[in-house]
Amino acid sequence: MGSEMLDHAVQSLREHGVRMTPQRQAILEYLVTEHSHPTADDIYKALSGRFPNMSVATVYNNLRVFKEIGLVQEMNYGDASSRFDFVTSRHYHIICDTCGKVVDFNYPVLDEIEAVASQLTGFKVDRHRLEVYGTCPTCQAEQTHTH
Amino acid sequence: MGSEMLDHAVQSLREHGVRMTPQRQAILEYLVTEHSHPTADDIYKALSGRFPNMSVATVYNNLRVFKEIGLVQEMNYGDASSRFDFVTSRHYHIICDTCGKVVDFNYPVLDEIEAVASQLTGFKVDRHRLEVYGTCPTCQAEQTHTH
DNA sequence: TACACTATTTATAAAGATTACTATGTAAGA
DNA sequence: TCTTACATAGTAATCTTTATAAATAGTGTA
Repeated sequence: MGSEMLDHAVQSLREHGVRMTPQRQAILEYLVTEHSHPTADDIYKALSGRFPNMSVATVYNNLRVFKEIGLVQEMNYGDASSRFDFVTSRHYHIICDTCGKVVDFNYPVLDEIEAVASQLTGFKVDRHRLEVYGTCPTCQAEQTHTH
Repeated sequence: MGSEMLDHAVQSLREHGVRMTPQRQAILEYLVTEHSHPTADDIYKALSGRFPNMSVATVYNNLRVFKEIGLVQEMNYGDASSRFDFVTSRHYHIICDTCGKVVDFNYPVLDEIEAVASQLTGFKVDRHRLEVYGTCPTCQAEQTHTH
């Protein structure tokens, strides 16, 4: 369940000498609980009820810390602001061009392309990133209605 | 050669009712000629000699037009500003985490993953985007020297 | 528990990229 | 040439993200 991932994340943070604060805990919880690939502003707004005085900078600071430890992945889908995703298992994303919805889908990791890229370019490969773009079922339906 | 691609691009623009202006032509030429994945500012600076009065907005406007027609692809590699790539053949990019260099490499198009993603999510798939990250040969050498 | 040290938060300013807006200019067809 | 709609220049505004400094609060230790 979610709290297990959360505990593991907190432990990972402690091992890196990162202090636990209520704000940090809340941001982490939000990322683990929500699977909505939120922007920094999404998180800020979602937690502003519990932390009325929280600064946007705190959200960014923590997201950076999480990223450095590898708990969180930053993504940029061409729209203005970055989106952040709690790293669980290996999955890829498919993004709706019309409404911007992001959906996970599982697919065997593309190890081969990393090997090929390394051979062709001489790079030492660390990771890759793959995103698929299209139209989600909801937007397809709407486009059909209004033909 | 390059002028062939350029002609084709110009024709494609005309078919879409887009007028050819000297600035537009120059931006297009720059994108076709340079294979450096420039930012909007790169283009602006490169052309400021020929067009001392050109506005940054003109660069952005044209890049948007080119994108809408499908001549150009916008990419965001996590750093501040977007990079723009003239669409030629199917290739992918490998990016150096250390110096930010972008290198093309060819690889068979990943059609299968689009099909799988479509099946699993119900999306109508349009395209995908894949990037590999690592360390380029130059930066590897430097890291070895300073060990 | 109290203390000390330092990371963290807050608040705000600043930077940087991109977009919006309006008057002026210009491409392209009649 | 004339006309019209589109494009450009110039600038302001917006938006995201980072930097800064003072206040606050975790965490280990006595």
